Amino acid sequence: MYSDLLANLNPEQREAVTLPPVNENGQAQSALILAGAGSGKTRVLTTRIAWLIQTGQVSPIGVLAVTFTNKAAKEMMLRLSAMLPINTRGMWIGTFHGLCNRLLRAHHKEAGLPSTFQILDTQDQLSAIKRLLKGLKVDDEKYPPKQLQYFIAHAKERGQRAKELSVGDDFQAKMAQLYEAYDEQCQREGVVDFAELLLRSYELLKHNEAIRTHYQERFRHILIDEFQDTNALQYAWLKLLSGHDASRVNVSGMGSSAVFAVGDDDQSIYAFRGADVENMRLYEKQYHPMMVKLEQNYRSHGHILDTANYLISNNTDRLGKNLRTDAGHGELVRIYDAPSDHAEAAWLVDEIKALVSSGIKRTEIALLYRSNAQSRIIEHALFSAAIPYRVYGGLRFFERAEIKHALAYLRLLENPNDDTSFSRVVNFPTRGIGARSIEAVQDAARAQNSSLYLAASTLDGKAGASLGGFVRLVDHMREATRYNTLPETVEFVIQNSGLIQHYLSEREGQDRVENLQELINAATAFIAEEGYGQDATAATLPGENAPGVVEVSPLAAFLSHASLEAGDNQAQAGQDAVQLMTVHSAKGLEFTSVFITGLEEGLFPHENSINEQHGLEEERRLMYVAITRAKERLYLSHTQSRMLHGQVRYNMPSRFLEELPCDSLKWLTPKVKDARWGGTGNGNGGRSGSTWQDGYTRQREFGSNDFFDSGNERERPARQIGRVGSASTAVTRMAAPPRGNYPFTIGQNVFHTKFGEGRVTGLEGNDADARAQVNFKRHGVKWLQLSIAKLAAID
DNA sequence: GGAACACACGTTTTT
DNA sequence: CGTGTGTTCC
Repeated sequence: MYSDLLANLNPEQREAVTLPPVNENGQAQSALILAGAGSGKTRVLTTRIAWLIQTGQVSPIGVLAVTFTNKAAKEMMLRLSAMLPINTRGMWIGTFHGLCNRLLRAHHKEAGLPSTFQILDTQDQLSAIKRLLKGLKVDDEKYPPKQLQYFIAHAKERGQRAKELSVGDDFQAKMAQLYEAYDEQCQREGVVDFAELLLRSYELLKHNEAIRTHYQERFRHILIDEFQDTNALQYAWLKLLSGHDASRVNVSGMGSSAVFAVGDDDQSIYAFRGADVENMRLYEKQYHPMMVKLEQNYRSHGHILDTANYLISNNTDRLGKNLRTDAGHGELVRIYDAPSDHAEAAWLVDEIKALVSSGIKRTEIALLYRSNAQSRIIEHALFSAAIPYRVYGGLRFFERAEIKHALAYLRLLENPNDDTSFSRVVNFPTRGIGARSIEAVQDAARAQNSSLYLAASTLDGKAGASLGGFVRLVDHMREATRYNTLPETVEFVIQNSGLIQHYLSEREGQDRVENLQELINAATAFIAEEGYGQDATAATLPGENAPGVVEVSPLAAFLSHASLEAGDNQAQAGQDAVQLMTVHSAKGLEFTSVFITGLEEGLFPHENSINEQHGLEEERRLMYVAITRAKERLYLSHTQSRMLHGQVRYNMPSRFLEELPCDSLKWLTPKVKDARWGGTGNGNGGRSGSTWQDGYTRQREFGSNDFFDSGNERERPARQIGRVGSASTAVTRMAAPPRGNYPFTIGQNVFHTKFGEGRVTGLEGNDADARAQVNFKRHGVKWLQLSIAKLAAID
């Protein structure tokens, strides 16, 4: 019986899993599960599928489950096959892009694509755009490729083709025109970008009734993870497929499908890439789902959870949810105030050493930051202290240049019209095909409206000879590998293209050679995992039983795989290393100990988000995500000065620190140094001090150094004050009381070129480290390094 | 064809 | 300040 499936669920999880998918009128009943951080969301989603299948309400082929990452999809399949004796490989569980790819492969003709269509990743798309602009002789200063890329992606994510755009001005009109030209170029070359995968399959379903009806009637249950991260196109896609769209023709009278959406509006942190939380409200309105809230948290101890709840309650416009735990209060959340970014890093090192010697595994320690630029200084400190660390978010395996080169050759075997791939490797390794030849072939291709590959064989003269050689090389490789297995093909291509040889002769090429060899292994692993037989000539997409048999060669499948799943984005897995990552990439992860660093105004919340409500609330959700990563111990740190863009900046502590419950906090340093609370109260936007309720002195007596002997529980470490403007010459010294040798006095009115008028409220340090605290009329309280700041006395 | 130089740019990221 | 990209020069 299925009861054992439900045995380990709490009541709210069980309720969610067993929500009736059909209402009293026999119609499909959708559901919305508001799943807080660490509430067992994946478990509920997976168990729901298992429950539906085990109770005979649907067969595995009638389920469609959508996730945002391959990792989540794999996890789901893994757990599902542990619950039920079924082959999950055949099920439609995957990412939006993966599933759309599957759909388009199965119906490429109806979708207007060649069977060999290739997928452009972000890099490929950008180079395709650059090539387009060059071909059209468009000024890329006026129409920056990056901006056009963004323009196209966002239009597609809203479901709009170039022709449907309403253009306000000449610039937009030109952008729309370039968008159209880009789509034509892609069509000619037989390539699709990421957004195109979705838009094209949406249009396929919308315009092809037979296919639409087939899938609508097949997928009686549609489950979606991370619903708060869906964009407009994904929502429309879902609506169409679930039959909640006006275009549905209800042939068999089955009605619409039951949608089971799981999400957390408080963890919506991807608005910048088109995600729209409004979809949750829209869904509520249009699907009338039954709602279940998962508020029992299994991850964090009480103080950490209280901190998260308290913070997020500052957001307006939430669907409303409060996490609770049975784990007890646990430890207080620690806050550290560092004088500089160097000092912050030094403190991190000390604290990590202490944690490790207390028995915590390094992999259980996460160092989070708002932006990648912050990692360097931390890395430097960790490196110097010989603490192993791992940074998330670098180049992934399939994104490496040498791998992209090898894949470009492989793609040309499949689809010679792929001009992006052609351009990438036509002269790599160099084979004497210079700019002149490339221009000639581009002109010829334009004249004939053909691909570069086809145009190359029509050229004569010097360009014709060299390009002909390249075409023959590719043709030869295609011919020679016709009956090879995929790994054999990969090996043949990296050898015969000259890639291996090229990198072998390069001084720094050894890693690249190893990566190329790893690509052979990846191909071998792919064949094994995807269940292809030894016959490499053709294979059926596993589990496919859509109308028409899908024949996809292992090579084509491998190339799709390489585009859709760029590989691990974490280096050297397995080693016991401290984990460094942005808050964004920490989403979905958990650690025993978490450090959230750089909690300063302008950094976190980021200055670009500070001025509008939406931006600020998203930053707050980001902070919420960061806090809820911690299981047992959470540290929050901020610094008074930080090197950013080659300039030292003095930021106020993050406003988020003020939005935390004091009863759950513990300061490792006295807060009197905090400019935010040290000021006279104006310039703080009325946010000063009032929320604190603990025993610490909030108001600082300016100019005094009472904090050096105040009763903090931990000895203040030697302060490391980076000499402004040259981080490498940072000197460590004990902070000394001011000697009184300052160009300004407390109470004096001063003028700063950037911050305007203000009054000196504090002075400290000596000589090069002399600093003044100034309360600016318009910018609040700041500490300024006197050797740097352009500060003038006004009388 | 590759190194040296100049210059621009600087939130977050998955597919 | 540091990186990545594009250009120029040998």
